[in-house]
Amino acid sequence: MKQPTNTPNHFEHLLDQHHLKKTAPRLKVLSMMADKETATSQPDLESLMNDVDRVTLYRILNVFEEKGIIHKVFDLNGTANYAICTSNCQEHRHHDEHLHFNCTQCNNVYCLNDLNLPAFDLPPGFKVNGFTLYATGLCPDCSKKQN
Amino acid sequence: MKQPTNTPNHFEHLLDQHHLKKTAPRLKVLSMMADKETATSQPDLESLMNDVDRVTLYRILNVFEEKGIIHKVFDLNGTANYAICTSNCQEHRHHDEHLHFNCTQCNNVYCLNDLNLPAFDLPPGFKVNGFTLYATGLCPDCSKKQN
DNA sequence: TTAAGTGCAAAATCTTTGCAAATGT
DNA sequence: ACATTTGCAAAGATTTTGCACTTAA
Repeated sequence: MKQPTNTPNHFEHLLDQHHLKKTAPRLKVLSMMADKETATSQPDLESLMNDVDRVTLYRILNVFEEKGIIHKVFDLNGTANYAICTSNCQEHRHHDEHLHFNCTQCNNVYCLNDLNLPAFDLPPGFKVNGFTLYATGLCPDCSKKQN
Repeated sequence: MKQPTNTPNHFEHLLDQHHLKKTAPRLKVLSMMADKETATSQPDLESLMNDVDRVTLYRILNVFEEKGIIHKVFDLNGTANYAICTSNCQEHRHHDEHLHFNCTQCNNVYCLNDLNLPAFDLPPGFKVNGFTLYATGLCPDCSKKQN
């Protein structure tokens, strides 16, 4: 039943849906972020797309984020990392409840959706809209290498 | 039993403990951040301390963070916000487990320590070192103003 | 007295803006 | 053909670096 979410075809649909033109730079951004378990940092995207103007990349990332195609998460160094939103993410657009795991070794940011987070209490008066649990430590890969 | 943690006296002790000279700019940074429920953004600190050189502020915030006197948290816009670490925070330096609440209205970042967060599960292989629950929504003040 | 810290000038980065040329529909 | 999007140039903002002067211990 599930539609593939990482094919070139799907990317074109995505752009269509959001009334964005299917240009080479945009499709390239999407393909760079596809099939990755981790979010991609803006500097990484820049070097991966060295044929695309830096300014263009800024603008693409901005529209994509506004439209809810990708989401942004800041790693431990305050650098923006981007990942394609899952369908789950899009449905509950403003109620993202997922876990961002930032490895202190490789600095990768893993977006772990589909995780059921337990309820928690806030001091009275705070109206929660959305939350993400932000964890640091070693990712599976780096954890292995340590042994 | 508890020592005051927000007096000028305490600040001098803090600097002593970390072998830092008690200079006017440093004490001022600490006093600006004291007695606040919320973390202070770097831009705010800059305007609050307009008599101190911008570069000096950068350097002070960096040493303070290295020494574990303050901690840094990025708000929704990726701007660094700083708050004095609580005693709790210092003891468990690398195991901060607190909640950062970023109000979408006033943009304040509340550091809610002393919150017991429930356990949660991670996919196998991830070695968690520390985590913070990062929530967005309306803080008590803005929540009131909405009614 | 002297090592540490500050302030200023200047470099290096990062991000935004304006506009002409190119591109998708 | 026309509105969008891109690339380039340039402005603006942020962050870092180097070095002489000042200050706390």
